[in-house]
Amino acid sequence: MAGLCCNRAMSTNPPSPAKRHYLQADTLIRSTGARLTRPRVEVLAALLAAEQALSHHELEERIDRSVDIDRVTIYRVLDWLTAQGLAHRIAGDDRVRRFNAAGHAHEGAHAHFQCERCGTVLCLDEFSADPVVRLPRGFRPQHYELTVKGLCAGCGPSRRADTRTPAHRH
Amino acid sequence: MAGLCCNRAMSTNPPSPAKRHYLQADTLIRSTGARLTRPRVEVLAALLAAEQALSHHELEERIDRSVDIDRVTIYRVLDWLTAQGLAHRIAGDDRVRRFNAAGHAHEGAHAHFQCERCGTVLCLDEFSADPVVRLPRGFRPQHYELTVKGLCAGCGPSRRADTRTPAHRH
DNA sequence: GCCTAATTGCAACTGAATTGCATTAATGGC
DNA sequence: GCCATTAATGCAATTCAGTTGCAATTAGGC
Ligand SMILES: [Mn+2]
Ligand SMILES: [Mn+2]
Ligand SMILES: [Zn+2]
Ligand SMILES: [Zn+2]
Repeated sequence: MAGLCCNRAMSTNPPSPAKRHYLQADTLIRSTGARLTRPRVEVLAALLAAEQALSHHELEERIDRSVDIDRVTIYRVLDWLTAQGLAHRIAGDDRVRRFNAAGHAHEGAHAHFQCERCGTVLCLDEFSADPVVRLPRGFRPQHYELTVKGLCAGCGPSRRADTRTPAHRH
Repeated sequence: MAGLCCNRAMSTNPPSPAKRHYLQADTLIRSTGARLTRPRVEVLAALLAAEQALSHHELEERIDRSVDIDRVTIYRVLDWLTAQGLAHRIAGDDRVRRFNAAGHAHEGAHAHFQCERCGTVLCLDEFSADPVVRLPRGFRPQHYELTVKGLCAGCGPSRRADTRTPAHRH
């Protein structure tokens, strides 16, 4: 069977929406020159498909159970993707790291939303103006990150307070 | 002996620079209406005296060894100070939480510097303009935080790379 | 197909922070 | 000043995200 990649059959037909992110992941990983492996493809495809930043746990949930990738491998793949610039990492107030596929330019300045209730993180990308802040002598700024904190749609004040716990993840 | 407070003698003379933060801590803690305890005073005084945000470890180092406050108590005092609005918490990329005395107004917008090498966190406070970012429907912004990431004076490129490790703290 | 270095899996470990519960001590009333 | 009340602390055990060491596997070049 020709067109095999990481044990997944590659069709020459237009990719279904579900498969598009796998093809995109393949391409991005190949572009680094490093090895194309199943865990890398699965993790990156999951990030590409996600509409929000994903934690390690959320990735474990979303990756096809039939694949059964080790937790440590997921951590290592995430580190690798971040080092390659294919993903970026957001440190949450809950001490959990969440990851986004870095499809768009993230140099200089970048913005995220963080829900203070459930921890949801969204990439906003609508932030440009190099902010003017005065740093002490010898300090070198490299990137600027704007974090908007508040309540996400699922945690807003219109919802009954006790129907959602801080442990809730969307 | 009159004028005792938490086992520390209170002088009526102008306070020495070293004692000023203790007096200020006393006042701030009393203003909450809760109990004035030695751990609360020690932790808040250390935060008030610090020129940068302090981690739990850094607080343990700075608190008078003769006092010997339990680690858990420090964690609980920090939570309490934060809940009272007397301190605020910054989540670092290294998954360590650092704390600032919240002397100045922190409502709405706030800025920090984070050294990507050693983790040092500085409160900048020079950030006001409510930034314009578009949020998805139903998302409610509450605070804005600008994080400037880069290298601190101690970690700058002029320093030999191997003289400072990421574990180093200022 | 074979070789080899890169990658993965597994188990043990780390380090920050939290929890449960018994003990201590700050404060208000006497 | 003393006592009672109950908030706060101390201590041990635990949780939880993430890391490390090392042996086993495998992607990709030949
Ligand atoms: Mn982002
Ligand atoms: Mn601050
Ligand atoms: Zn939420
Ligand atoms: Zn530094």
